[in-house]
Amino acid sequence: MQDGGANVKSALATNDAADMGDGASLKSEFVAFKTNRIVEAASRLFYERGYSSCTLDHVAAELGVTKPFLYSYFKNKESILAAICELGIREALTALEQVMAADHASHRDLLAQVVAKVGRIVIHRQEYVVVYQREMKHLSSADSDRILRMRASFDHQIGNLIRDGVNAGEFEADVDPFVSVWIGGLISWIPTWYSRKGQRSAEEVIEHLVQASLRLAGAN
Amino acid sequence: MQDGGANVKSALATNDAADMGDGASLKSEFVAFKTNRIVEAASRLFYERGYSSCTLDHVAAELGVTKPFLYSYFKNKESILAAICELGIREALTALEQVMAADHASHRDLLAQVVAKVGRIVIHRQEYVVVYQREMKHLSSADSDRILRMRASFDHQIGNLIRDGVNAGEFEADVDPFVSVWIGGLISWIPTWYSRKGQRSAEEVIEHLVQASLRLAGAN
DNA sequence: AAATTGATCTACTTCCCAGTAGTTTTTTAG
DNA sequence: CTAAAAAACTACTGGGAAGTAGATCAATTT
Repeated sequence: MQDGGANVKSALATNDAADMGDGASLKSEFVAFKTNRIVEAASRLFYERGYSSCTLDHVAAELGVTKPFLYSYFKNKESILAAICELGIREALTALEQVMAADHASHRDLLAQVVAKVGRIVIHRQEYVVVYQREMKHLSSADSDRILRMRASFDHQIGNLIRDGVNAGEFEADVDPFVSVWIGGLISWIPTWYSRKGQRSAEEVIEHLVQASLRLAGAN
Repeated sequence: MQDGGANVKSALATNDAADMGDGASLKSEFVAFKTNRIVEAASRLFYERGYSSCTLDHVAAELGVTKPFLYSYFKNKESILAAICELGIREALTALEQVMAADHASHRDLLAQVVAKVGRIVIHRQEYVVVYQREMKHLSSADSDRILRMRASFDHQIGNLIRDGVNAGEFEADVDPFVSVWIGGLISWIPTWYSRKGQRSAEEVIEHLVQASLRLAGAN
């Protein structure tokens, strides 16, 4: 971890004023920081090479450490994958719930905001989302159940949002709550074609995504 | 290949009237048949376990044969993957071109037909499509280039179709040809959530897909 | 400064799997 | 029915990767 020390310092710099001489919390922050770095590197490499073809030696090399280092922060390879999958979906779910809880002018507006916010996360966490979609089947059933429940909650809430909008007369009456599946599809599809180096900016894509979602919901 | 013999007979039964004593063509049909069976079994297993985690011994066992059997029909593991990827995309591309070549009442109608036809293929060949999406990165660059070219042609033709429809005034003027990407997304997303055992029938899903695509194109 | 503790590394073991060499079985032809 | 050819199999090699045991190094304490 050649530059790891420097990064640790800067990453923790914002917090050290709050440090009350209790070494335990500082230490757990160090652990969290390293855990994070492992997840980041692993998600990039799992994304590029696929989970099964990516070795832990690759991940370790990417971080400038060795394999046993990883094993002192994760039980095994699968638990790194679980961390990646969970992080992506948890962030999206949190965003959804934040938007849902806040005030909103209309169901149409609510849908637009949710889709835009989740879309931004999906673009930002591209690698996480793709790895999640591709590699879920390699999770243990405990991890897989937990993560699937989060995903189901997400879909369910979008479905409710559509239904409420239809009932409120804001979306076309012939729209099935099933369109939530299609909207989920639009969102999930982004990371497979969007490239940070491509012609379209992230915000441009989000704009199109929101338009497309509103069209699907019959809210134009 | 316990039941292989029986299947060979029935599969070729429709053809043997056309057999003109030339053993060579019969033999090549046998080869094609076995090649097909390998691709089918492999696509199912690659779909369930992932390409890298699925061994050729698994594939062989599924067919009731041994690994060297596979190597007399395919050069290596990667070429089986290439066959799977190519089959799915080629079928979709052929369907697209058929519909495009035929008469059609309107661009709206043409779009509906293309989407329905390709959607049916995607549902029918679920495993192929998912394996293609997930495992493309494991192809050699020769295979990958060839298949990407087919895919690009597909997207390009859908884009043209949208543009023509907009120019003809059948789709809303503010629709960007970019929606072809979203429509492609809807189609590609199906196999990740559609289940043959689920509540929705394939034709029901196709119906929804066509509706959604027309909405995206602003053709309602 | 010496000793203790904790973090990380070196150097394995063990298993698995793609691909192959050479043998056996089955089919075809004479 | 026998010999040649084709098809499929048995049994292996070689390399690679997950996970581990024990050594080394650095920090902290006394």
